[in-house]
Amino acid sequence: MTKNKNTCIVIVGPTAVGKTSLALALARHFHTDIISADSRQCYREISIGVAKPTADELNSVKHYFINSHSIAETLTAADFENYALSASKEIFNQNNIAVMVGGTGLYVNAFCQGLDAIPAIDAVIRQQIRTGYENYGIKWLQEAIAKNDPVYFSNGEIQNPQRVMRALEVVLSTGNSIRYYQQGNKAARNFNCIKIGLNLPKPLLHENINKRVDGMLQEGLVEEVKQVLAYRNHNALLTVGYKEIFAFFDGEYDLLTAIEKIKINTRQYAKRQITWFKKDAEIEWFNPSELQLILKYLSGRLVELR
RNA sequence: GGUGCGGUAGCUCAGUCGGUAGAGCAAAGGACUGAAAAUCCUUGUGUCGGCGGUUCGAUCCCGCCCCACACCA
Repeated sequence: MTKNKNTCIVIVGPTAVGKTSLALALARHFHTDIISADSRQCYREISIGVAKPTADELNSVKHYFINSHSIAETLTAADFENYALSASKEIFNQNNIAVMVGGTGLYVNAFCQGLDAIPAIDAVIRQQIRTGYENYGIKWLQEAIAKNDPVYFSNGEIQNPQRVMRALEVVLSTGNSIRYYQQGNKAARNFNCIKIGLNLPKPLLHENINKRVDGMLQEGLVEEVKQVLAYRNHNALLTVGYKEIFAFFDGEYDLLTAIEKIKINTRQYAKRQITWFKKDAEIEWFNPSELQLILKYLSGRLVELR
């Protein structure tokens, strides 16, 4: 393994486990900046429902990918990869250590090991596929992919409309199967990643989630959602905490039900995050209260990497 | 007190013209390479309110009781 001068400490784990405060503590300890790897905290119009760090916290430590974009924009994992790479470059100009924190596993992977390069997709083709799916459903997608990309049809997630649409737009736009591009190659990085996983026993995590959601309501979640109502169809707002309040505005159910659904959907989200991170063997797991242990582990790893 | 309608999976309910039952949601597990807080896959035994009766056999029919709701007194 080649030795790099620079290292990014990457903090991952389920929502509401305590990642933000560990990130702040580590950033202060190493006198460095934080890159968020959270697919929703980057939007400046939404704060309460995505549990952004407080204004004080944001002022005390420099954060990248927080309040950096608008909900009107459509971001992708590849956009994040580019953004985070340039942010880390900036940080490494001043410091050997950077801190990344976030619960979006795909983004963390995009940063640490890269995504396979796939050519840009023709916007017309993309739109035709979406329209086709909206009008004719998953069956139509499956027939189209069977005809145009038999390889994906035989080994892809054929029930998952998002994946099939992606595979379809790639063949139709490039003439090659998406599998032709998806080699799973790890990109060479000129920095190291040390991954710290945070987790809690399930009952405790659920308690944190419930308290956090109740807190969001007290801070004015409903008002925040009202203010972005006009953007409800944007991807950025297809988000736990927002979609349920939209439904409440629509009269689908009352506020108490909406709150209960937010809690349930957040728990399910946390579970998916844990499932994702569990299989990453590079992650060293800790309880969020174990700051001293974490620092000890980090100093050991940092010596190793020198 | 009377009448009516109910009591089936953690929740909401369907169903069995008598052969011990199934959906949605929840829950559990999993997947994941440009929507990822998204999207998708797998997993359903529960004294069918209680006690009796009829029957080869009752969750289903009959009787009594308990509970909930509605209406009448």
